[in-house]
Amino acid sequence: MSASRALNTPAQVSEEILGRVQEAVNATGYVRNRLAGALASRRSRLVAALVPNVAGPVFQDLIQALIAALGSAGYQLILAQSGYGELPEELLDAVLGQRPDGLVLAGVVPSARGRERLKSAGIPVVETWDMVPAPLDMVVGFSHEKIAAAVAAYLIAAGHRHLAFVGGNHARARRRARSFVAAALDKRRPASRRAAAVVVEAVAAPADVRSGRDALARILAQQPKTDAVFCSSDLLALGVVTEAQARGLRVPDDLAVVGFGDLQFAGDILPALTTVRIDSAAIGETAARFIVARAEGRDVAARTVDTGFSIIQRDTA
Amino acid sequence: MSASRALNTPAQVSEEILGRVQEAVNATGYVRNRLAGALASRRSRLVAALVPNVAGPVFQDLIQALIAALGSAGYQLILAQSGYGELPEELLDAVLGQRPDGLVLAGVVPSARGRERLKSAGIPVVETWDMVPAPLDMVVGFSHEKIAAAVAAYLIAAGHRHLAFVGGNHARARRRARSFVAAALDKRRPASRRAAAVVVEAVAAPADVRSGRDALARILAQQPKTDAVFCSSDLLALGVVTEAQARGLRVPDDLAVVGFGDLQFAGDILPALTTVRIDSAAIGETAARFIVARAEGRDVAARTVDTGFSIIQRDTA
DNA sequence: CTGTTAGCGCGTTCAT
DNA sequence: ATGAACGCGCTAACAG
Repeated sequence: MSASRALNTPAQVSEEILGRVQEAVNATGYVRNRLAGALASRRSRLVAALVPNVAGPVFQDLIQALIAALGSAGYQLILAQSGYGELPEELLDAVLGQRPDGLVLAGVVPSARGRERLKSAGIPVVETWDMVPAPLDMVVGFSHEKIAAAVAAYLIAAGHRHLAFVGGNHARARRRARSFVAAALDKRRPASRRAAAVVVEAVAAPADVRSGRDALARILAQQPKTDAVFCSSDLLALGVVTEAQARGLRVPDDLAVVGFGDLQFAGDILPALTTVRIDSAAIGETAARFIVARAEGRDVAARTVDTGFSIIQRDTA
Repeated sequence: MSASRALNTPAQVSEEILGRVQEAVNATGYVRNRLAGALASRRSRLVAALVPNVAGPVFQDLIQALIAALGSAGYQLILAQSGYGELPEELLDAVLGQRPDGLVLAGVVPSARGRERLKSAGIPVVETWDMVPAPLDMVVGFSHEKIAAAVAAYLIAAGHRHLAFVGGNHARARRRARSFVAAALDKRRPASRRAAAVVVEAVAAPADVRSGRDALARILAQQPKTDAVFCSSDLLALGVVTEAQARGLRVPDDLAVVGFGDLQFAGDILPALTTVRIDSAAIGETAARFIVARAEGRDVAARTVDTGFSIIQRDTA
C-alpha cells in the first residue's frame, strides 16, 4: 500500500519509503498496471473518441487537441472509427467494455438504442461538431444552420444569385443543405437580396478534391449560370476551384467559392480559399476539460458550448 | 463461468444456457468489463500506436488502416502522440501501463533506454515508416535512402542539374537529405549524369504549404539556378508549386517539383503533383496482422517487410 | 504516515 | 458441458 501511495500521492509518504520504492522501481523495471488500478478504483483514465473517419482532415485538429488536453491531465485516448452511417452496436460494446471515464462523439449519430446505452453507461458524454437539438449530455460545437445562413447572406451580398451547395449525402449534410437553400431563398428578404436559384449536389464521403471537381461539373451541367458555390469542406472547395480553372472560369469573377474548415493549406494556396473557420482546438480542449472535470467528481456549469465560427475572406469569394 | 463461456466461446455452451445468458444480458444491459478480463487473462486486446503528430496528413492512412485491421480482429487502438523529438519517458510509462498486447511506432525514435524498456515489455513491437537499421523487433516500411536515390536519378535523367531538397530538421530528415545529396552528386556516375549542385533546406515540423512556400523563397535566394525540388511531403510540394507560380515560374519547365506521400489531393490539383507513393494501408495492415498473430501465440515469418514505393509521374516533374 | 483487509470482475485451472 | 476455487495487480476503507 505504501508503494501504491508512493506512486500516486507521493506527498503522503515519507522520504525514506519514497526512496526505497524508487529504488525498487528502477531495479526491477516496474511499470504500474493501470488495468488493475482501473479495476480496483473504478476509474480507467481512458477517454474514448468516436469519429466517422480518422483519415479525413476534418477531425484531425479536434483529435490532436483532445490527445493533448487529455494527456496533460493524465488520461489516454482510445480512438474508434464508426464510419459514416449509424454507430454500430458492436463498436459501442467494444468501447464501453474498456470502461472509459468519458466519451467524445464527433459527427457520429447513435441510434435511439445507442443513446439509451450511452446514458446508462453513467459516464460523461460530449457530442461535438454539430450542435445537436437534443443533447445526450453535453454538446460542444457550432451551428451548421447558422453557418449556412451566414454564407448564403455573404454570397448574396456580394451580388451572386445562382448559388450551389456541395456536401455529403448523409442526413446531417442534407440538413445543412436545406438550411443553405432556405436562407438563400428566404421569402422574408427583399427580392433584390435573394438568390434566384440554388443547386444542391451531394458527394460520397469522404469528401476530397476529386469529388469537388466532379461536383462542379455536375452543377454546371445542371445550372450553367451558377456563380457561387459553398462547399462543406476545404478539400471540396479546392476541387471546385481546380475544376473551374481547368474550364477557364475565373475565380472569383466567374465563380465564387467558399470552403469550410480553414484547413492549414487554405490560406496558402493560390487563389487563397475564402472559407469558414471553426475552432476545432477549442472544441477538443473544452470537451476534454469537461470530461476530466466530471470524471473527477467536479461539476460543470455549461452543458452546451457554442464555439462559433467566422468567415475568413480571402481570394475565392 | 458458464456466462463467461457463453460470451467468449459460445460453441462450448448448451443452447439452453446460451439463451438464459442472452436473456440476462438484454434484461440488465450488461456490458462485459474488458479491464477485468484483461487482468485475468493477461491479454488486454489493446494495441498502442505512437505517432509524432496525429494532425499531419502523413500518418492518417496508416492509422486508419491500423484501426480497421485491428478492429476486425477484436482489438482496439490507443493512440498516443509523441512529438517530433525523442519519445518521452512518461509517455512510454502511460502507454505500457495500459498493458497493450502490441505497439506500433510510426516515425518515432525511442531513446536507448526506451528501446530497452520496449524490449523488456515482452510484447510485439512494429517499427514502421522508416526501415530502421537495427530493428527492435519487426519493421514494416520503406527505405528513405532508396527513395532519395531514385528521385535524384529521375530528376537528373530529366535533365535537371541544380537540385534542391526540402525536408524536416530532425535527425531522420537530415539523413534523407544526405542520401539525396549523395545520390545526386555520386562521383561514380558520368559527369553528364550528375547534378551540378544540391541545396538542402530544412523546415520546422509539421511541414505544411506555408513552409513549402518559404522554403522555395530561401532556396532561390541561395541558388537562383535551381531547376528541380524534391519535397519530403506533398504539402511542402504544393507550397513550392504555389510559390513558383506566384513568382511567374513555369512548373515543370522552369522548376520541376516532386512530392512525397501521394496524398489524396496530389493527382487532382493543377498542376497534378509528381510524387512518391508509399503504401500506408499495406503498412498498417501488415503491422496489425503481425501484432495480432504474435499476441495470439502464432509466429511470424518475416521480421522485416519492405513495402516499397513508386514514383508517380504527373505534371510537375 | 503506515499497514491490514477485502474486493474490483473477470478468466484459468481443475474437477465433475 | 458445467461448476468451484482461486488469483490477476491494484486501490478503498479503515485502523493504528
